[in-house]
Amino acid sequence: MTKPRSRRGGGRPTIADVARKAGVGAITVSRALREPGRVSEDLRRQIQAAVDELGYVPDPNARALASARAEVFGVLVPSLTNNVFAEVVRGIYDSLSDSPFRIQIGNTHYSGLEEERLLQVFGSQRPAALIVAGIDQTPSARRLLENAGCPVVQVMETGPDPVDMMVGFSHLDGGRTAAEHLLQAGYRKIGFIGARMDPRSQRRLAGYRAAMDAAGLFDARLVTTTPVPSSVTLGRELFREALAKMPTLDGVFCNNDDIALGVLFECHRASIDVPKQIGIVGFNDLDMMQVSFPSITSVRTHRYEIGTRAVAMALSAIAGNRPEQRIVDLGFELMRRESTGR
Amino acid sequence: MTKPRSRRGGGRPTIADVARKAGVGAITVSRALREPGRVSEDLRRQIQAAVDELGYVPDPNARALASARAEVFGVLVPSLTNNVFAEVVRGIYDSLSDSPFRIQIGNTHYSGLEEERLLQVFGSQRPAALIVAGIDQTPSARRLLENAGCPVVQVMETGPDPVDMMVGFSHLDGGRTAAEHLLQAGYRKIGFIGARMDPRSQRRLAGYRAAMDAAGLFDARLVTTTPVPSSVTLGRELFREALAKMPTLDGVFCNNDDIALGVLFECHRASIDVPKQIGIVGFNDLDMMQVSFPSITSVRTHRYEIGTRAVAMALSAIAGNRPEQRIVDLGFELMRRESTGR
DNA sequence: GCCTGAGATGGTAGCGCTACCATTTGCATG
DNA sequence: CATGCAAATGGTAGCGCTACCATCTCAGGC
Repeated sequence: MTKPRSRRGGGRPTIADVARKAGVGAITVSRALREPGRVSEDLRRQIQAAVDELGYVPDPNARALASARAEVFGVLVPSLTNNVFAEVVRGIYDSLSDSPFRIQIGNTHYSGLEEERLLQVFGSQRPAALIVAGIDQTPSARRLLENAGCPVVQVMETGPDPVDMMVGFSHLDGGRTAAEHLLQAGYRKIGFIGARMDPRSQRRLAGYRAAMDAAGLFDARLVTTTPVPSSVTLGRELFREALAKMPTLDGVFCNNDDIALGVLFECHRASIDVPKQIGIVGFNDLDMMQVSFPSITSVRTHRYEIGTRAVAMALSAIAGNRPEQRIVDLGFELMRRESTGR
Repeated sequence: MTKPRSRRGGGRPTIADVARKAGVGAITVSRALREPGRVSEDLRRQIQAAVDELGYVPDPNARALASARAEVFGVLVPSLTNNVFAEVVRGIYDSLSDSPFRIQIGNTHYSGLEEERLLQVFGSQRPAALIVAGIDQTPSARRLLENAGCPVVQVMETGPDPVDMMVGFSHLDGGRTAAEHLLQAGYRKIGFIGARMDPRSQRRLAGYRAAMDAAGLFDARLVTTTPVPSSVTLGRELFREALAKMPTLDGVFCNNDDIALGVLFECHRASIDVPKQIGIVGFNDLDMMQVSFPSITSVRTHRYEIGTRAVAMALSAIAGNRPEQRIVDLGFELMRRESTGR
């Protein structure tokens, strides 16, 4: 009566059950599972047999409580449906699928406040690592990251002042490269069309502007943006708006590929010849860019690799290795296609 | 010396610190946080003040261990990048953002084995609820779901035999509706083009076949499928393959919208008139379908609502209410557009 | 004034695991 | 042959929280 056998636990086998069955101490079971090298092969086999027979699965909550460290990667992204972040997340998942680490994703909805709240929630679990999109955290979010007590990787962008580590590329350079390409292809009245306009889009715009300024061709009326979330439909609308403002437009650099596709469709509909009358450049290089008719020039970004690389860096830091590079620039690649082949 | 103050904890305030500061028992703090109604307003205020001052955040791991229940929703989807599942997941996130529940997503990669493994991992945490995509679990996965000891919602599809609850629609009816629409529009040599061909795609194919059989127009050479993951590029390739097999093809029902878009692009490229020479129907009705030129007829599915509804049902079950309906069919809607307007 | 019961609060005893510190053993060293 | 040391194993004491079961207070009924 003194031992009301598993009062709350629901009857699942515990480490003590395994230990009893294997005839060893509970600690040894724990060790056999976590650091097999430190347990003799004999016992290891015995313990494995007991684990298999009982169907024992360690309780991650108890483990986290006892070791003051959860085997969880916290991942913060601004959107779940944006293909760009989905690819990063996929890279993270694939890199972690054989590890004991679980993943917890937070959706910040592009909001600094929401990011702070999620960081608070994530932090309370003492995660093994944090991966966050972007480099423009609020001061308070930044403090939370600094005090998280675990490796932190900022992804998607590079910048001068990492919290801990960074993997990404320069959106400013990407934007400039896109605009310079249009310039070189002979376009002159080159517009910028952008939706959502998060900090990364802002920097692409800045890159576009730098190229246009250098060519002495910048005009504020060339820029058409909106904070509204991006979509193909919106691309079409923004393009019509841009054309209305500036009918002599002969090229557009789009914030992203959805917008670019919307522009292309509107050109079809309005019988505007691409690339003769209008040149189009997208950003990210989604699969469809190479198949569309005409195919669309785009700045290819390495989203999946950003995810895998971020995990590799975090894992290495968890293992106690200081990274050779704290800032990893994965770059981008301009994919020249029919849409700018004047 | 007997009490080495927070040896492992990392110095974060605990419930005991809050209790001390507020001059109450630890239990009362716990209650004030979880069931405010059961604590007098006076104490509640005092406790809140102590919580704020100390910056106390409850440890979810300790909570889960003590209560044998983690405030976690486990979500299992076959793909993270497929927009369809991303939308479902977004619905889940949005519905849960103001709740104490965290979300843990597992990516099964369309693999039953992987699904079993993840169910094992998720189950070990004693989640508050499980949401899984599809109804074709392996027997072993099904057993894990039945013994999970929490509400389970199968999403995306409806079927006769839920583990617990279901939210979705009939893919068979969706496929049949699409094919019947093409038939009614006057197309005769209607092909089916499908990538990935997961169980849901199989059922759409079955629906297509039922309609074609009923019209006496089915021919095995009309069907072109591949297990390869879907993409716009692949849509183009499969369409060329289909045309090569059956040059007199005058319509296609595509497995999904990416494939449909690939078909459309190839038609542009090969100067095949849509809808005159070829009618196209997609599935899911992504945003771009209504903007493309010509716009593409598609079967609209309510993905976001599937997510929100699944959460609502799970939450209600957690609260102890038996659901009125265990199986919720959210249906679909055929969006007639230019691509079938012969 | 006593009893009853509901509401508010607290103490104790774990939840299942691991950090920390023994203890034991075997074997090379002097 | 004592000594030292590493490798293997185990015991104890929590980790921070909540379930369970008191205890206490106070209103209302007799």
